[in-house]
Amino acid sequence: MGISEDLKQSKFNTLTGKAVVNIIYTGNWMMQQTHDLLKPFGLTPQQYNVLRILRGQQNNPITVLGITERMLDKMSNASRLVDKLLEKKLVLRRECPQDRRAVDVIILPAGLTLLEEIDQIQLEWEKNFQRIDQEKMDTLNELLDEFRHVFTNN
Amino acid sequence: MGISEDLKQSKFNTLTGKAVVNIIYTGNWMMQQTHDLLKPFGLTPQQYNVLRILRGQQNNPITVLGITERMLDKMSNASRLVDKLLEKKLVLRRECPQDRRAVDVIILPAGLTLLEEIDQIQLEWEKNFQRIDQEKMDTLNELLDEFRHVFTNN
DNA sequence: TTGCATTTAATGTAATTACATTTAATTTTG
DNA sequence: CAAAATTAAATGTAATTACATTAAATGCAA
Repeated sequence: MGISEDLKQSKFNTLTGKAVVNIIYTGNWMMQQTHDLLKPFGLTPQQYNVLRILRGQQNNPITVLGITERMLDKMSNASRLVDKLLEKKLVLRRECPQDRRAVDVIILPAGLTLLEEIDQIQLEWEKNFQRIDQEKMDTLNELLDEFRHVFTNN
Repeated sequence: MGISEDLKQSKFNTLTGKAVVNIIYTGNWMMQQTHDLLKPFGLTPQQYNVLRILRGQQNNPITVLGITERMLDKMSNASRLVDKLLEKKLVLRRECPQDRRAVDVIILPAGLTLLEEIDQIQLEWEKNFQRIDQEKMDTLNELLDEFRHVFTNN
């Protein structure tokens, strides 16, 4: 019996306690799925996340701090993640003209191409979830948001 | 603008894609909350999780493999987590009589006492969520389960 | 019963993360 | 303006994780 069966059982004192564990467990599970999906492309989920943030900027440079603010996992070190992406020649790094402390990072065409490749696989994988109807999907998103918004600024 | 604002915006191609990111993000966020909560007690979330699994066994010993199966994060090394708990004298480790390959782990009274201390703080912290009504809590749990069950055995 | 495959836990190691510190640039303040 | 405080990024390091391998015990099949 694994955690999922544990989750089903009423060994939780409160529904909240169960939800807390369920959110962590499902988050880890999802991360693992993403990890497996990215493995053939030589990217970790954190590196992938940074690449997507850069793409989201639509050619506007973003600083390392900007990346940190948008990362799913604040604890990863954006500076070193960018190093890894540089090694792979997926991004460009240059001094920010407005503020010489800051460093602008821009995604390179090679990075965009790689993301497009991954998009294909990602969309294919997402089909696994198509039997969950859109209304439920929406509800889930709202509930997760509500959970975080219990504390300010999340 | 952080990820939460990003999540609110419609920069996602699909609701599913948004939900995937939301689940990972909220899972990380929740893990961070737990991390902060446990810090004063000198436990990592993974160590805490193992302790709770041991308590859940109600004095029946459980093997390292049994712990692994129940862990929220499969990637952590149960063997080394148990080492850490041993160092802190919160658990006992002994050869399993039925199978000499296996190692039984049992929580010590000191471990139970520590968990009880943490329970107090945990319950206090969970009050933050009390304004989310129980029905929503239930729905969230069901939706997360449904998400995972799209793949078998999760 | 011997040999082979499997299971269980531990361990070696490279990479990553957590956390503190450093360096350099900018902003604020007296 | 000069000094102090703050900010941005990089770096050092200890701990942890990821992944492969090892060692020992068990089960199974010939």
